[in-house]
Amino acid sequence: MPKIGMKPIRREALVNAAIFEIGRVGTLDVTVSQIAKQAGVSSALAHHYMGGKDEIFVAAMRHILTIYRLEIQGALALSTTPRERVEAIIRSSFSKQNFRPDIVSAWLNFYVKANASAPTKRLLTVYHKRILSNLTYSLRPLVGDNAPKIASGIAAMIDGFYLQLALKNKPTNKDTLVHLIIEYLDMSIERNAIKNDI
Amino acid sequence: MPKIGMKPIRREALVNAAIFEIGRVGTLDVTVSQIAKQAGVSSALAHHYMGGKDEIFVAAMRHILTIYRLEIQGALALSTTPRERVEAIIRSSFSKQNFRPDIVSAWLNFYVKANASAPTKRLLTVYHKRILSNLTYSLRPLVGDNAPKIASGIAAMIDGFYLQLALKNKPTNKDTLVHLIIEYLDMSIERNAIKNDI
Amino acid sequence: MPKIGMKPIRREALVNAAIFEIGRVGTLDVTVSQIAKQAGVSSALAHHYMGGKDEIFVAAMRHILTIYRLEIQGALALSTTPRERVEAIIRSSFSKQNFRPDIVSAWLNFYVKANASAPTKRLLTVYHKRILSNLTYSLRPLVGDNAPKIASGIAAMIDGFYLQLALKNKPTNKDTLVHLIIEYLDMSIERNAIKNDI
Amino acid sequence: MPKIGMKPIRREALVNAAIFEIGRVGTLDVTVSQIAKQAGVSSALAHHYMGGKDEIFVAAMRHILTIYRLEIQGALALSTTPRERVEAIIRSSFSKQNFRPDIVSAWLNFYVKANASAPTKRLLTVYHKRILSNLTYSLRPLVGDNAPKIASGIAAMIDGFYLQLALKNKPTNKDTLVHLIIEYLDMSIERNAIKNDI
DNA sequence: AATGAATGAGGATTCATTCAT
DNA sequence: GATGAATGAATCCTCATTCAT
Repeated sequence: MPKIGMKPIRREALVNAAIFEIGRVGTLDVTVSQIAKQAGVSSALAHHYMGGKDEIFVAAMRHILTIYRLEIQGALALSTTPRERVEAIIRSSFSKQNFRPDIVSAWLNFYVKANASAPTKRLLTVYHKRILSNLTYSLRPLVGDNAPKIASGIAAMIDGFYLQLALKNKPTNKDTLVHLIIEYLDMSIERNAIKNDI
Repeated sequence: MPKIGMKPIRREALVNAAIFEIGRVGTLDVTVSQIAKQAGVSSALAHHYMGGKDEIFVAAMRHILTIYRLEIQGALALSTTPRERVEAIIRSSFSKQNFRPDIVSAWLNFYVKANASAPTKRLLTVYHKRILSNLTYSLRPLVGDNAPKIASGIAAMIDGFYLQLALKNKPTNKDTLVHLIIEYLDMSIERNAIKNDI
Repeated sequence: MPKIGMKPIRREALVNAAIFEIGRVGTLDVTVSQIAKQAGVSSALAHHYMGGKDEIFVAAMRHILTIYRLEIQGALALSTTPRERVEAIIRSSFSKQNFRPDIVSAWLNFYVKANASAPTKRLLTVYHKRILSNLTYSLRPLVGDNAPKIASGIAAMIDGFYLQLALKNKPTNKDTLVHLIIEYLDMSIERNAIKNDI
Repeated sequence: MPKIGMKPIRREALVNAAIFEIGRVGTLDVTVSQIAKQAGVSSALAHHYMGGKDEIFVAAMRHILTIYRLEIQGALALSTTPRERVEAIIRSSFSKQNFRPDIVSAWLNFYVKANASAPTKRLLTVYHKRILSNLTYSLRPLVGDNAPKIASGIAAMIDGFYLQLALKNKPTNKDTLVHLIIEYLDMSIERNAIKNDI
């Protein structure tokens, strides 16, 4: 049984602390010291284990995306029909885990910052393509060749609601948002079905 | 001939420079010196006319919102039917002016930063409410009591596409996006119309 | 009748403004702009007429000393006996004019700053020597060879009270201070007279 | 052996450096960098340990006052009669420690600056009251109800001599000054004693 | 494994001063 | 005679990062 080093422990603590602090401040204007303190370690240690501020951010982004991915995968595993799969992706985006204010805040900050950070950009691009691909794949049996378009529309709605949430203080009802998107999905299926019939 | 004051000239130049620089860097991590240099003045002058970095940002945000508002107002003035009005708002959001990469980038950055800046938040909240109110008002004759919901969906799609655009380098075809949103609009009207019929 | 230029008018206004502002702030940390605004002119004009910030300060110091000197001269002119002359100097130091809070504040600031400003130092040294010389000259008939010592003591008391005044907010009763110094004078004369008798 | 913290060491060095630099320049127009360099550290470290420029100044003032207080306390401990106590206070004010040119310079600068700095003002007010209280208490057995007045006169003389010293380059003979003040004390006692006799 | 100590680099801001009009 | 316009030079302060222990 190999003795487990402190590295993974510290890294996890620091990543969580980073997300927490970004959520608290609402911005990426967070100092390494703040993050380290929140993680209960010295800033020197943060550098030691994470390499630097940018790496902390990338790790945090990666962490958020991983959570997201796992949650979607789990939901997909329980889905059988294409319709269920699409709904699973939508619902996962507003799951308890992904919907935490600090997660949303960090997410958006990284999203925007991606413009100026190559690694973050890569990460997000990969994630975005995967989501779109997942959506498109599941949508194709339902809407045929319109799948890419509608997948893009659903993704936009999800992102858009995230963005709006960052602006509001009052906790929004997730169900309302989910229903709205699913309505869009239903209408798209319906319209397409009709067209296909003809 | 009264000697014209430089203040408005400089302020405009600085605001434009700020937007340009934010777009160039992709982040609000822009120094006053960079903005000033881009505007062709010293950083001291930037402070003199703008008051400080935060004020520059707020002025830039205000500027963007004003452009937006004027463009929507202009488009609304040319619209007669409710349907046209809704479309006008959607199209305005992707007009040449509002769609400039640097504008979109600055916009998103401010959007996210609003979390940590009271004045920016106020500004955005006002703007957001106005758009929603406009949309809802025009939608009501078309979809009845579902107007708020659908307005919210349209707004989310607009914001979501903006967000996605920040991530892509390749120029996106605006028409595709506009069509997608209008399709959502059409489907919503259609479905609602059916319900009303019954 | 030569047309009088603006120079003396502006200079006087600026010097008064400088004293006022120093008194208001309590420190020499006053900007040229503040002084200029208080004088009702632009800061550029202040430089034009005064030459620079240091020159403004020197002129202000000179102004204060001139007021002081004139007041003492006037009081001395009305005095006939040595005793009266000494009292005149003491009283003049606490006259309405010299005792204005802003004057005292400016005075002390310059006094301390003299350490770092050659012109101010010269000015103060000259003034100080003159006061001491005046005091000593008038004291000699009263206390003989102890005149320099006692002159120095009286001067110290005057300066010391000024210093203390800068620290207090509540307006101090000048008479109390004057009496205290005159008491010192009286005792010195008395003691010396006795000694001389023997 | 616990690793000793650098904080107290650095703070002391910085406070001493501040006093030194103020004395050298003759003004509070000293940059943090100058002080830091004189202390042998970076300006960043100065901020780290002291908090900021104002805190440096307050700490320096506090340091000077502490030296002063301790010296007076020590001298008072060796005194038995009221007369000795008063003399002890006077002599302490001109002790080798308190009489260093840079100390005097810093002292005066703070004294004047107190007008514009609440913490400094508090500090000085407390100190001033203590000195006066000490003097008054010891004087009462000697001069009765005139104690407050005479205490105030002695304090003024001390402060006044300090002020004058800031203006002179040549080292002044402390003994002369001390004698002068003590003479004032003696005369006051004598006169009062006579009055009491009657 | 962990941290206190330390700093270089950089950024916002202020201000005396100059100049063209 | 007067000023708005403009800036270079400082200065305070912060922070990511390094290093010795």
